[in-house]
Amino acid sequence: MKNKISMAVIRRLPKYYRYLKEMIDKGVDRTSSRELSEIIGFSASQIRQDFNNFGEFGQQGYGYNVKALHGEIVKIIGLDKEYNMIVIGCGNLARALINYGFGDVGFTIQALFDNDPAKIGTEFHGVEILDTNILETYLSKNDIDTAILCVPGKNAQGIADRLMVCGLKSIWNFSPVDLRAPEEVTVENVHLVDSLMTITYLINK
Amino acid sequence: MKNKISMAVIRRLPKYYRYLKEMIDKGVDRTSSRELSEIIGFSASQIRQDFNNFGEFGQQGYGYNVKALHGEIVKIIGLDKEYNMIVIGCGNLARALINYGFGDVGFTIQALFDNDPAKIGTEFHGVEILDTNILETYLSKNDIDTAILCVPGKNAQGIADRLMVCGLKSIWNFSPVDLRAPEEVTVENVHLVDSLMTITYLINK
DNA sequence: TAGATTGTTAATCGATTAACAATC
DNA sequence: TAGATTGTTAATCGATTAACAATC
Repeated sequence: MKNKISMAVIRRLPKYYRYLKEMIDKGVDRTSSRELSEIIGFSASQIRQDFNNFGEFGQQGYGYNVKALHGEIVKIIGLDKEYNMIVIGCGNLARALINYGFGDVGFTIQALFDNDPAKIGTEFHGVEILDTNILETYLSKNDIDTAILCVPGKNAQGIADRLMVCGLKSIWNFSPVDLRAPEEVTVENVHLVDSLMTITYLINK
Repeated sequence: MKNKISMAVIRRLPKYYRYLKEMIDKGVDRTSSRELSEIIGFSASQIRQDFNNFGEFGQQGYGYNVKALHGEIVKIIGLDKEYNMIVIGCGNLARALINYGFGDVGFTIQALFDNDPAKIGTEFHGVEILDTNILETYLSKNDIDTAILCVPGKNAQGIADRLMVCGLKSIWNFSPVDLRAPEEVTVENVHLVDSLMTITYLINK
């Protein structure tokens, strides 16, 4: 893998994965940057540039083997590995995410955390709900890759800080705030309200 | 409003809104691009460029009046208006969104649609669940701004096509597919699986 | 007025597109 | 081989940053 890959490229990887999977399911075993361009909507030039960030996956005059290319994308994204998650804040969104399944990404939700005594000790879809107080103890005993943050905005930074002190390296943030985190911690925001505001802006055009 | 505003600018608007609201709540009534830069994390130069896409909201030598600037952002985003939504596909995600509240955006969910006979005719949080079959009839009688699409990927394009035939101009898409839509239809995607794949990629760095 | 900060133009940077030699 | 398509370099485009005159 060469140098630094830009976020613009990284955010296109899931689309390559998705469309290549679709092609495999349809029994297509050969393609080209021109054909992919027509299907995905990126320019053929951009597609070749993107792939060449990671290696040489094609063959001049032939194009790409769909299965092989798909396999490379799987490895690049890291879909050949399993990951452990915890969810903090057991509201509606958390419940929806637990039922969501996460497509082909091998994530398992190991535990749920909440500070509501009525919830603590119960289970949701087979996942136990623990007291947020014991977060540090839990993290010291379990190997967790990512925390899904579904707490109110005012609590989000405090919880994030505690997670990072425990050495957690990635946070999937559904709280409506921007988290302060050092460079080496991955914070992926899903700002639903921001997304909705983009719609209202565009409606009024 | 000058010419064409880039999506990069549009996606920063909710952040301006959010931080300015916070400043109002704290009683701050004057600010500058330099101060906003420190709080939000965009460069002062970028902040001035962004605002000047929409007008002149500041005063040389003084800076910006927080309340006035906030009011301008409200108008630019369109938060001074009310919007009507419907939700199609009444699964966990739909239920989570109905309970979500949408912050300060004045959206009301008017109806839910599903094709499960067990759900049709019931209510969820005071919103009636209608048969997806009557979508066209419903849309002809009600003034709906946005449809929230929470159906399985394989059904998404079909439903989207029906919505667009009825003249719907914006779709908030939670289905894991890219919708084909003409230029004038706003499609805002929340691709949770893509977002999660971004995390797996970054974890493996 | 003097100091401060905007609005705006110019320079830079990075990402996308075009072109084409390499080569299957 | 001839045709096709990659990998990669060069050109273009757009967005961000720097600079500064205008002006409060």
